[in-house]
Amino acid sequence: MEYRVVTWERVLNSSVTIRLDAVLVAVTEDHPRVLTVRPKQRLDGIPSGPLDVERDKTLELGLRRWIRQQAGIEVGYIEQLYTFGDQNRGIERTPHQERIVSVAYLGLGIEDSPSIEARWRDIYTLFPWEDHRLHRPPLLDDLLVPRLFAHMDDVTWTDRVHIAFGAGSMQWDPVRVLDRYELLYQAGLIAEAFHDQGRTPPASLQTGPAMAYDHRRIVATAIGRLRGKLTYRPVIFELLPESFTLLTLQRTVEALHGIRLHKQNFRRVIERGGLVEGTGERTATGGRPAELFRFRQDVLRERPRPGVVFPRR
Amino acid sequence: MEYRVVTWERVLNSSVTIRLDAVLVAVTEDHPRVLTVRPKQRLDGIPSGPLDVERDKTLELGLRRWIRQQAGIEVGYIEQLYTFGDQNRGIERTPHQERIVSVAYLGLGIEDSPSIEARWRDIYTLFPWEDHRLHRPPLLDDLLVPRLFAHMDDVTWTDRVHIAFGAGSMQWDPVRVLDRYELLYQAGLIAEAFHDQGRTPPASLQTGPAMAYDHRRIVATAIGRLRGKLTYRPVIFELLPESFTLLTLQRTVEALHGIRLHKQNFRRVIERGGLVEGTGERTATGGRPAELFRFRQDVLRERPRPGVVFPRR
DNA sequence: TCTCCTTATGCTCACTGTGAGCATTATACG
DNA sequence: CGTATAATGCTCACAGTGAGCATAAGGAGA
Repeated sequence: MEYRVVTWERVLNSSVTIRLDAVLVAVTEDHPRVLTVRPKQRLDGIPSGPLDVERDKTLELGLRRWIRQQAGIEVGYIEQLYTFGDQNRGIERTPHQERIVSVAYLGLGIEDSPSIEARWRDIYTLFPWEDHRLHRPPLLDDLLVPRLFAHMDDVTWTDRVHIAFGAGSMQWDPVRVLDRYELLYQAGLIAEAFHDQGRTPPASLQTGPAMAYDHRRIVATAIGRLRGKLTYRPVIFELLPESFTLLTLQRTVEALHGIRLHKQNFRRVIERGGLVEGTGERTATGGRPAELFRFRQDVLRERPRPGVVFPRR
Repeated sequence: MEYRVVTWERVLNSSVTIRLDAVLVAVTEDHPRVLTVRPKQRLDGIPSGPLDVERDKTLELGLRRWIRQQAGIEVGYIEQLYTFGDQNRGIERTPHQERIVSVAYLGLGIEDSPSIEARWRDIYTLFPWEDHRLHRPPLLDDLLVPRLFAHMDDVTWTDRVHIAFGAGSMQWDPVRVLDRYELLYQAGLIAEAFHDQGRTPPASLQTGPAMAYDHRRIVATAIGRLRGKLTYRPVIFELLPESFTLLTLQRTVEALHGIRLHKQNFRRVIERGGLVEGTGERTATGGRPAELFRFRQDVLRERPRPGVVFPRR
């Protein structure tokens, strides 16, 4: 840390501290995971640290530095997610501290053993209402949706709940992760909503453990963005090894979207879409051996928006 | 401006100045426009100013404040676009000035007479290679693409040019506005590329006038984002009056995408998609009177991603 | 009033993509 | 040699889409 002698310092009131936050996602054995760190006995958070104005030439380089320092891993794919700059974001500041603006990034990779302070956490532990692979979580209609409706009787609110949670005639839309988190937060059904008011959340909440600051909101933003992006960019392959079976590919997509897909149709779309090419090799597991595939780079030269399926229902 | 007495100031080297940039888009008589301001005799830029840490509760409110101050208008729809934080962004700073991080936003509205310092500029004057409504601009294949190829003979580079500019077997993809701008910039075909090196751009460049700083890059980002978003969110209606004919709607979409659409099919998609509802009224212009339509809010409750068409070719 | 011009609207047809299933084929394991 | 477990092939119905042809309804002028 650097100190400097100043006598009259002109205090620009546009001066803030930039923080860089990283939502790192991996999928291991059908479990989507996010990397968390726990500095100083606090709640789990995502890797995060201030921009080093002198050394970090770009925000992304600064972010990679923090990820290296806090989790001891290197990430390949990184994209900018969103910049959070609201004054009130559940970040307690001492009076003379600068205002904080956080630039959040989404990173994708294969799970790697991180340093001791970091760990991979299951995304659906943090968002139990998001996993619809087996079935729509009973939690939703038994507890959350009724409580959401009870929270407010306004038409706009009711509409928003319907749309976000696929209630009534609306379909469940995997992409609306942030909408759902926000509504639950506003209805006081998320632990952070209590923390932010200095209160203790009741044990009856079944909406997953709190994360530090607004990190769970940032993760929600990331998951929503990722689910959307899968449909028009071949980012899924950032989460897979060099070669993989089509079932592995499918399970990875399903894990992220939180829904099940029709196997044969999935294969058809992937193969006919030219997203993959066979390696000739095949696996020897469970039943009939499966062919191993690899991502086909050429697809980028053929189709404008290559991605994996997004079923309507 | 505020001054404060300090003796030993701990200089956090994560302290930056946040700037808020606004790309405001409107479509008037089939011309997509962006609002520019020209402070202090410099080049045209977009509305922009520092975050007021004390007063601006959120970044968006700060942005609206600057738009009001610099252009004298109020904007309805605003969404965050991207945060630009690279150290080298063509923003000259005096040695003791803080590093600048710009959070850019995209705003949509109907053209309104702005204050005297501001004016609406045609987007295709700034990006002459982007308007394919009449035909693919000859500029592209006569001048730009050959020069791009001449600039570097690397496979990766050639591929990028093909993909971005729809050369060879690739289709023109309206969304890749930023890719194209970046490639042209890197190949030294954009006036800003010269300015950033302290040189004067040759008059032979036909790639539109320079804007201040990296504002043209930010506008490019905005146009690309907007073109993409049109396909899955009904944002087009932010650019239209309460009621409109289907042809006006189509022309507005075409103006933004920079391509022509098949009229009957466009109508079919819009109407059958439930995006609009007739008002019963009809216009009396040119030929047969057209029915006036309005945006149908209910579509949000019916379809997960309602947007206007995006033709493959 | 009739004709031409212009834009709105209707409708058809071929083809592609997608949702759902049924059927068949390889291997591993008892 | 069965049986369980996956992988693969294939079909069918139907919804969307790209392209056009055809018709309708006003205004402007001859």
